[in-house]
Amino acid sequence: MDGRKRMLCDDMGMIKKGPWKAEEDEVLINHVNKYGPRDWSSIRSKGLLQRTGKSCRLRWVNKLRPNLKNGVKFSADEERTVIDLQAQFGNKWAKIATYLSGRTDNDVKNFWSSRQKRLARILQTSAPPCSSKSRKNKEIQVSLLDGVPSLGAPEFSMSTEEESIIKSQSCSSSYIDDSETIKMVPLQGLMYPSSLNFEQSPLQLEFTPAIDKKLYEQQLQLPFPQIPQLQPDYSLPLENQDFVPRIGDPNFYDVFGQGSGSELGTGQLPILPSCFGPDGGFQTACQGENQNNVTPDSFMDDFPPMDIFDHLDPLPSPSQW
DNA sequence: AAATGTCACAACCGCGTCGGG
DNA sequence: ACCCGACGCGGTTGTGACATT
Repeated sequence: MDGRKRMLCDDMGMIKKGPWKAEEDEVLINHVNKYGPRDWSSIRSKGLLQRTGKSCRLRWVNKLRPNLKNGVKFSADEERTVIDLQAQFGNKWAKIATYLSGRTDNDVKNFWSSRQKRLARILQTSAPPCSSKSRKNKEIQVSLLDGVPSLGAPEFSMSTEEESIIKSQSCSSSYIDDSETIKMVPLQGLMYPSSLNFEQSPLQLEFTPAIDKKLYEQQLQLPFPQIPQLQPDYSLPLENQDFVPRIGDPNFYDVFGQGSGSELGTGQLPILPSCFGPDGGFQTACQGENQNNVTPDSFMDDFPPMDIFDHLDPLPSPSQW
């Protein structure tokens, strides 16, 4: 459907839809100035606007309300907050928005969905065509991963058929074909860049704030099994912990190339590094069980439950601002 | 320069909740 | 207790701008 056609009035009901004009905004603002942000329906009943109360409310909340950060991109702090809170509350955008001054639920929602799409695309383009069912598999893999960062987000569900497809696939997360070298990102490495155990890595990778492209590609070539073997122990040798981007560090996302336009840029770390403590250090609670034989399946099984976020510092409530 | 892809944003829709009559 | 309108929320879609090929 052409959205722009919706801007025409609903002929019979004379309900106007579509983009707002400056005059309409003005009328709405005047109304709010007089009566406050309520009685949205009366705007139409009084004949002030041919918009539904719902539409008026939305316009006010999302665009006209004072102190909105319209047209301002999410800062790294805001991104981090959204990611933290999304993990905590799930898709409670209105709730999350209350923690971000000047942001609306719509803003947060849009930010998150863009981010999800971006991640999905990254993972999709890097997924291997393991079989003739590759397309379907890609979708499964993407949705599987989509479920990971969200945690509280829509539950991941898979048909038994899809499940069996995944299980029957013995694809490693990395493979090489004739034309392109890199096909799939080691999932742990992408989601938990810090979980790469550099000490044991055959490549002796250095983790530098601006990931060298070549180096990054080398990381991608690590066959999947290598990563799980290394990652269950989230602790790093002390000397390597310095490489760990800290969740509280303003440059946390910069580590992955924020602003560089790289695929791992702004806020694209797909998941809150759940083993970071409030101070950015690792939580030993994440260690222990399931240290062996991590497969893509068991990875999902092993994925920390929601309550792992309990250790997060309580964020200031809006009333504290 | 044109075609295509991606992103951010605005707006609508459907559904659930709440409160007043 | 029930109905109904108002409101709030989350999901979805469409569009324009910009980037890339």
